[in-house]
Amino acid sequence: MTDKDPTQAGTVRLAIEREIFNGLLAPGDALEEGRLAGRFGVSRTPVREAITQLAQAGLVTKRAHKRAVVAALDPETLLELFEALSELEGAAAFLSTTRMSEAERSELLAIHEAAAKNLRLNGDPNEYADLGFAFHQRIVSGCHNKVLIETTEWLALRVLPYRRFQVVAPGRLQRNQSDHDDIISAIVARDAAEARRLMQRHTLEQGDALMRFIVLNKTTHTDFHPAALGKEHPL
Amino acid sequence: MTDKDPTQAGTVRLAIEREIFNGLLAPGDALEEGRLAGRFGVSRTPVREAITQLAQAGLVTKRAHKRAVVAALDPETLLELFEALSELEGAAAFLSTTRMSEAERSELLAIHEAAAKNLRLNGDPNEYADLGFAFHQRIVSGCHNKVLIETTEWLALRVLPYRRFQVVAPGRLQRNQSDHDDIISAIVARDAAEARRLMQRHTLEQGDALMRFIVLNKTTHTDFHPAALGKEHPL
DNA sequence: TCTATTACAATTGTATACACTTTACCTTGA
DNA sequence: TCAAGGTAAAGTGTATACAATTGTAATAGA
Repeated sequence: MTDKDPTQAGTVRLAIEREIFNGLLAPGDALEEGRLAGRFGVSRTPVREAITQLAQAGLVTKRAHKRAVVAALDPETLLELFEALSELEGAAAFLSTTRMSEAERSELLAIHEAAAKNLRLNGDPNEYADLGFAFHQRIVSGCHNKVLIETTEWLALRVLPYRRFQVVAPGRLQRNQSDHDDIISAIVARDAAEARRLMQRHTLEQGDALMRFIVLNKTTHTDFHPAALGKEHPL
Repeated sequence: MTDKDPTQAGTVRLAIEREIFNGLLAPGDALEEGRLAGRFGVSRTPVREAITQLAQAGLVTKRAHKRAVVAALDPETLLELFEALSELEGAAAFLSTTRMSEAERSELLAIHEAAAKNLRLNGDPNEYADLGFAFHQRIVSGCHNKVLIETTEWLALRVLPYRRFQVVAPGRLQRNQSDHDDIISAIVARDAAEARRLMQRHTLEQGDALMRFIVLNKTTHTDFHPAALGKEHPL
């Protein structure tokens, strides 16, 4: 999470992480220590440590004496991820409704307004996706519970490569924005229970929409590759 | 989590984990790679890998070029942990109410009955603590969402060394059991929303009770040591 | 032709050596 | 006596060498 890690292992870890998000490393791809060491110009030791960290974070899977591979999210796991995430984000929304400072609340509103404007003027969909991501993030961080924030971001990290592609589904943007509208209303009205309900349902629906999109664009394989779901997506 | 790791790094990791739970390694204690390597009869490499994993799991903290130390839970973090945990366990209870198989439900009831019997007959408090832990665990696993289960257990792991000591607080056992009674009732009645509410409140109260107990038995230091909170507690 | 066995290649797991950073102590000066 | 600086000791980060395990392919037998 924190990028303040001057050690090579940390650098390599971020690099691999980015390649996973870029699609350069696709789910199912093998992470061979020696080759990565050569590519990054370091020895196997920091690469190995980076892989260990990524494995612990759930982004890659690793068994003894087997090559580490980028974690392939089968549809079932993806659904489970969104279900768990919806609970955590709902809880965060509940707490944030009463705990956010005025500054945090107005920043959240500003982000929401910017997203609305982007949508009205048919702006860059990538920018809208970023704003949507910021929207979720502010609600999560507003709960002022570091453990809850960390845990939520930890799960969000795993669906991140997939989550962005919901925007391509037809009609999703409008629905997404109207969901955000309702959530904002509940927060402004200080209705914490309603904010939780709406936020949870919203995240769950995001997952469902993504699942539908994936099933429609399914290839022969049950697993899928985020880069195949859309075009470029800079981290 | 899984103990199927024949590699030395995995073995060392479990060993360190156990020493943390035993109190042999107290929060704040330094984990010096060389010394641990000597103690376990291996080289620094697997020890280092084990520490990396533990750091990623949150049980130890580690900064570049600084010695890794056993994570010391200050009261604030402990409260945050219980707050997050209460949300996750509440969510699990909600889902488990409708998703548990008949076998799972009857096993949960059996555990609950055993705990009631233990309490009626003034049985071993340690056994009661184990049954209470099993109670929570069955409710969590009953939700049939591997991601949610993993995440919940991940947080529960961090409070485990502290959680057991609630039983020593006066009157806690009866209150605990009555909470469990209510939760069971809601589950049997298939009232998922109520099960969630009760489970969440129950876990939150566990945290509060533990906090009160800690504050009463506080030493000069703000941080505290689980082994100092009670007598023996075999893993 | 197919299957099983065996040898070999490729890759991971571990040990050791070394470089760099941090910490602690000791010396020196006021 | 105390503060500041420097120097040595301790410990982490990384590279490299080697051992152990796994994947693969080739060969022998049916």
